[in-house]
Amino acid sequence: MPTSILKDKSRFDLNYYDESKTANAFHSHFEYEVYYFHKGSCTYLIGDKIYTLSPGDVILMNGLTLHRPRVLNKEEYVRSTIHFDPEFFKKMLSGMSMECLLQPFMVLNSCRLHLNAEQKEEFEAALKRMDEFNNEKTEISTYRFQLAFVELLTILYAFTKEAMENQHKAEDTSDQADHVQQVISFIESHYMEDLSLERLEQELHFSKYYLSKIFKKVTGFTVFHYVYHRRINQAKIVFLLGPSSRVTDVSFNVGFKHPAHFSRVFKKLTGVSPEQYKKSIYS
DNA sequence: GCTATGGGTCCAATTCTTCC
DNA sequence: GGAAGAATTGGACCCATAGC
Repeated sequence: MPTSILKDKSRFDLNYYDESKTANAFHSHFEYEVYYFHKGSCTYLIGDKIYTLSPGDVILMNGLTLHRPRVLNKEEYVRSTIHFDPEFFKKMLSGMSMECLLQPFMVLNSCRLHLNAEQKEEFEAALKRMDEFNNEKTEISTYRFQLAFVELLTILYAFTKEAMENQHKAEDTSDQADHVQQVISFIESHYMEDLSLERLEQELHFSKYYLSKIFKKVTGFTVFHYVYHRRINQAKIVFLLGPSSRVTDVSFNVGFKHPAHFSRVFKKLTGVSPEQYKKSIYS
């Protein structure tokens, strides 16, 4: 039974042992995220990385990086997620001289950790303890919930030192995933330019038919759906950081040739027009 | 690798917003 | 209220995708 109780929406959110099927949507947010994969079958895309998850995998994310799980409907999918405001915890941890606990999120940005049996047991116990405090609705339990999270960050800090040394062992090595990885890396560097399947074919030396098919197979997205999500996500970041940014300028800067097309895609993916989105941020 | 087709591209028209 | 510029929508054509 999943629980999702916010102690303070702007600071902290635990969603423990969630078995519900996800919408598989690409998204980003200002919070940092800890994602723990309990069981099932899932491929996770973060920025230009693709991870085929195994039970006991942890993903640490700077939420601004575009990310999404890819889950097949018939497959089991159980995970726990924690979203937290980095600024709030930076202040809190600096008071205890423990700011370094946020380093894995800043240094590694977005990464996957394979936990061994012992680490898995320790991590799951810490998660469970957080959930127990989360379910008690008292003032004291709120404090213990936050302290349990600090303990979890401490465990992750210890795990990531080893993970950084062994990072190269954790990469997905199947041929198709590797080829899609190359496509995504290329898109990450060139999404603001004029892209076509033919250009990808020339740059990466794969048939456009092959690229189109394996991309859909591995990511669940067509190549251009991915490009649009990447561009719109970038546009949202630009709007958030620059209140005076003009829709037309942003549309050209993120790679759209026509503001009209940008406007249409933006509305399709976010539900509101770029102008409405800007207003919603600063109203 | 080919091909039918649905969706993307892009120009033109319309609507909205801001400034005077 | 009118003008100018920005944003959005309409629609024809073209290309990327998915099925073979």
